[in-house]
Amino acid sequence: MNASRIKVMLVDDHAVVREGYRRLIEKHEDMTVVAEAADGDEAYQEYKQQKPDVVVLDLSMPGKGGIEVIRHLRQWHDAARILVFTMHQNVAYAIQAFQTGAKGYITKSSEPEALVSAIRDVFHGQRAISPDITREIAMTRIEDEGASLDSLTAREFEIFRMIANANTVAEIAATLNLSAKTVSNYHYLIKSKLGVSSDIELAHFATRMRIVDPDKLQLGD
Amino acid sequence: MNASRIKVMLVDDHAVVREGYRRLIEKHEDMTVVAEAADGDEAYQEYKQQKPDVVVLDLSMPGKGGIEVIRHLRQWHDAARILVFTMHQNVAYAIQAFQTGAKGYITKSSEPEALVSAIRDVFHGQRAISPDITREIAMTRIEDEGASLDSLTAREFEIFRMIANANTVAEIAATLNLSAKTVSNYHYLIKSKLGVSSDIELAHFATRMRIVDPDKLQLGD
DNA sequence: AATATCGTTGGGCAAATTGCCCGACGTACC
DNA sequence: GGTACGTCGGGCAATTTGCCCAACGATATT
Repeated sequence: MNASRIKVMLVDDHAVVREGYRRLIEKHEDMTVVAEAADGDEAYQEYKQQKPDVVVLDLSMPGKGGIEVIRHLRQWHDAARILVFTMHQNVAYAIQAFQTGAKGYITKSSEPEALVSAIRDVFHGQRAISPDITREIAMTRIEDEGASLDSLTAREFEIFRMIANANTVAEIAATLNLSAKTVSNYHYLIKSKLGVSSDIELAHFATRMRIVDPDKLQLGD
Repeated sequence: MNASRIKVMLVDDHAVVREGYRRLIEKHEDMTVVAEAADGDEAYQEYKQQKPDVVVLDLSMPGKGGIEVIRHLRQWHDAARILVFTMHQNVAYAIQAFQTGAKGYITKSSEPEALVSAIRDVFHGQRAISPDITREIAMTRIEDEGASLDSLTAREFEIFRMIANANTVAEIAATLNLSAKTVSNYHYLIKSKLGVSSDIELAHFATRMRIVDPDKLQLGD
């Protein structure tokens, strides 16, 4: 059964920390650490050589950095399974990470075993999210912005999605068998309901709500 | 050897920040700060008087953008060596900056010493680029969507950025002291140049190029 | 020095879209 | 049977868009 161990790569800028994770992971016989990297470039190199099954990545620097690593890795191999393991309990980071293509997001304040099972989950193609993050996401969704999204009816939402994906009024009218005027009226109605005053804002909102096709928002894939 | 110290001018709208850089720079005996400026006009005045060897310029400034400042300075003295030092880890800004005539582009997340050696590089006529964006530049360049971004002039880019961040035509006209009609014409021109036909597509494009303020795209804080 | 090119700025004007009003129809709920 | 709500679209003024042109200055070319 050693032949099918999950191959893990660790990316963290502190060698000591990596050593700790390595210990933890290697205590489990269904996984093994095949590579380590201290930064994005190194991670990239190692990834190409070792082709790990799961990448455990620290988002050490505030702002960008870790996110770029995700993008970079997935650019080279878009099926890369990346598990973010970070101290940031910030929803925004989590959302960013997922949007960029991470498959999991676990905070360092979780139990050590949470990392282990998240690695298994991600390896099996499932998403893994820390409970503290899911709760936050749900909260943010329910209050404020998500609420205005819920105020859209099905029809409105449908049209909203098409508009947000850059379909023209004529196209929408054609596919939905509606008059252009109706679509136009919906367009206006949707903007009012969502509290935006321009198409640009509409697009930003849709991006936040992840209603826009991912391929419209990413360079590679 | 003091006679041949590199004369540096700092342009940043935050006095505290300038003070920090000044300290850093003056710790090195081969360089000295001979002038400071808080905005474009001031920078222009000071430059004429002090003729610094290297201008360290922050891109994000109130009113006119840093790009305009680069253009303005180089218009007066085209050998001006300008080093952009900014928090934007953004390819588009970098490309624009270089196109407009900057000699270096360093992000603020770099090591402090990176600024110092970039100043030396630029002084010696070499280019200086933060490693965190060289990779992205190469990518976006080759991805050749960036190419259409290159086709925008400084002014166009500036207006593009404002439009993409949901500023209204009236707001833009006001901040840039232009007629609404001019901004409107730019809006149209930009869309043609970028090959998009609606504001929604424009917003998506801007999002891809990471020209949109991150806070417009994230849920949490 | 004369000339061509390019970027910036804006006017003009027809065509399209928006903002906001309204009415009609169907369904569902009470 | 009444009220509410979602769907569908007309009307119309006000605004914006699409695309044209013109002037001016700075750059590049010859």
